Amino acid sequence: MSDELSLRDLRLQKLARMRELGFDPFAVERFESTGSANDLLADFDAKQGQAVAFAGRVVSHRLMGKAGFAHLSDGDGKIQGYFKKDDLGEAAWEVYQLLDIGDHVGVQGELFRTKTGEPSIHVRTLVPLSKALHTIPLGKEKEGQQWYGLTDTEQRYRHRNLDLICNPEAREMLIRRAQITREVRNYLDARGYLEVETPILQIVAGGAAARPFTTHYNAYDMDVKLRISLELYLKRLICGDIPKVYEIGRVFRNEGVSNRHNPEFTLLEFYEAYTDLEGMMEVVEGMFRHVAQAVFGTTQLAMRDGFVLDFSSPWRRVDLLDEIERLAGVTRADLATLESAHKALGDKVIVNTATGKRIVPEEEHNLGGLIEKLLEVFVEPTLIQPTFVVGYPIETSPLAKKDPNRPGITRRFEGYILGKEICNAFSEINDPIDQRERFEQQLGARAKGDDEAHPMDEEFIYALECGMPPTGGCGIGIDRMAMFLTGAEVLREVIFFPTMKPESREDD
RNA sequence: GAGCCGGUAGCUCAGCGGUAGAGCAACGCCCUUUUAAGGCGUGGGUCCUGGGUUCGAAUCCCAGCCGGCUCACCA
Repeated sequence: MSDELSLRDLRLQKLARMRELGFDPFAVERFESTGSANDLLADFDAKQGQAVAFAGRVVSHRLMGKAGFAHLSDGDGKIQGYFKKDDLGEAAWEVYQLLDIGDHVGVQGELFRTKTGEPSIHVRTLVPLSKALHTIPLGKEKEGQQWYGLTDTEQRYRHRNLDLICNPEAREMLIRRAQITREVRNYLDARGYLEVETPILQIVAGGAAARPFTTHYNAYDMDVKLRISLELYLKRLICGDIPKVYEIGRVFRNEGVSNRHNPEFTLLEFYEAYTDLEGMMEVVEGMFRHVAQAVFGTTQLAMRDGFVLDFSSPWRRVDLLDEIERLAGVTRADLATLESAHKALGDKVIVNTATGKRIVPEEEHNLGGLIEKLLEVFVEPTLIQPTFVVGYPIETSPLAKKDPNRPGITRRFEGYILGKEICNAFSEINDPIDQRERFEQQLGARAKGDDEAHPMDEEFIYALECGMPPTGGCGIGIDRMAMFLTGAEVLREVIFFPTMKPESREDD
């Protein structure tokens, strides 16, 4: 028998004793507080003597003979209760003694200050509202400094409820993320975009270069895929003359996890008819400015080490091939064809000495991929303040309009913050003939073994053939957006339940 | 997928060849305004799993599982 089991048994015994005393925590359905802990504490001296009710979780418990204290937390704030045997009566006093850190209770009493001046509730009535059967690893704290607590990253992610109870930063992150998505919606709604929902189960999972998850639909006895993007269905709505649409939804990519990747993540995509990639840039700039201002009260966000992430002005705009020439020394002429590029780069591994990132030119078998690799290794690390990189190669952009003035280049940009991609946008292809050719090129790549190449989607082509206006579209990873704006170091801090392998449990 | 680091009490950690420790939490007693409450006492561990080396393994070796970091791939 493990120790945890005996601690749990002990708490079950306390629960049973509470029930014997006529206080069944789990029988209570409702308890109304006069206000939040912070409400009660505000302008406290004016309210001394006032009768109040308050419910919260027990986060400290100090028994001293025939009286005692406990701090009750509502998550946002906490207030101390003073419990005295004479005031509570025998049964409720025993209930107080049976309380553990982690239990929920409701109290009624008057506001007063203790001898040491702490605003407290002089409790007359105690109502247990839940019993915690496990130890809550809440550290003790003094003057804002915390001792112990839950710090093991694995446990924090596996038991996020404990993380939220024990670590105020985790709670802060959750709230900030919610505020960020709310303000994204507010911004787009105010601009006349319609929020929609499109299928997650799809026959053809397209709109991005990624491997999908596959599952089985019993009723039709067919395999279906989980979506990897929102793009194609949203554009079918544009084809239905819904001129401004967006969706914030979960997409799934069958790939590894890292500091900046999770196999399921939240994607925002928005599409607007009769505009182009420049129009999308303005929307993106405005969105970040609005969200930063609304959530953080400033468009100049202080990051660690005194760095300020600045959304107050238009984002820097650079051309992809210009930047590669400037930072990697590879010219546009070099990048005219795959052969000329290989000739220019040679067969040696090229290392960016500043970052340690490297390219193996001979491993890149198409020009677009090679160009994007050069971007990643030499350009990305320089894109710290918000920057739009314009002009992506056609091979890796099967849904973006061709640039009429630049063969091989599309009307596409990506936005970067802190050296990482944050959005991807373009003037959408609305020529069904062009779109079919692009898909066919992708099928060619797929035949050569590229299992992330885009599949053919006849339904989508059919919608284009019925007519789609010129359209600008953009995708933004909401998790990354939350990460950048909050200054979180890893994506899993803003994904509350990151994908993890199961932990084998012996006590099942 | 590769490399490096880690997994010891409920939590945070120490121990790194001689048979398991601390603080907090827990349990008992004392204490009717404390606040990292205090005092006295007590219990609690397949040292991630499975092999191996050794008289002896938490400790050394091998394999595996889970996690973290870096890299690869992608948003």
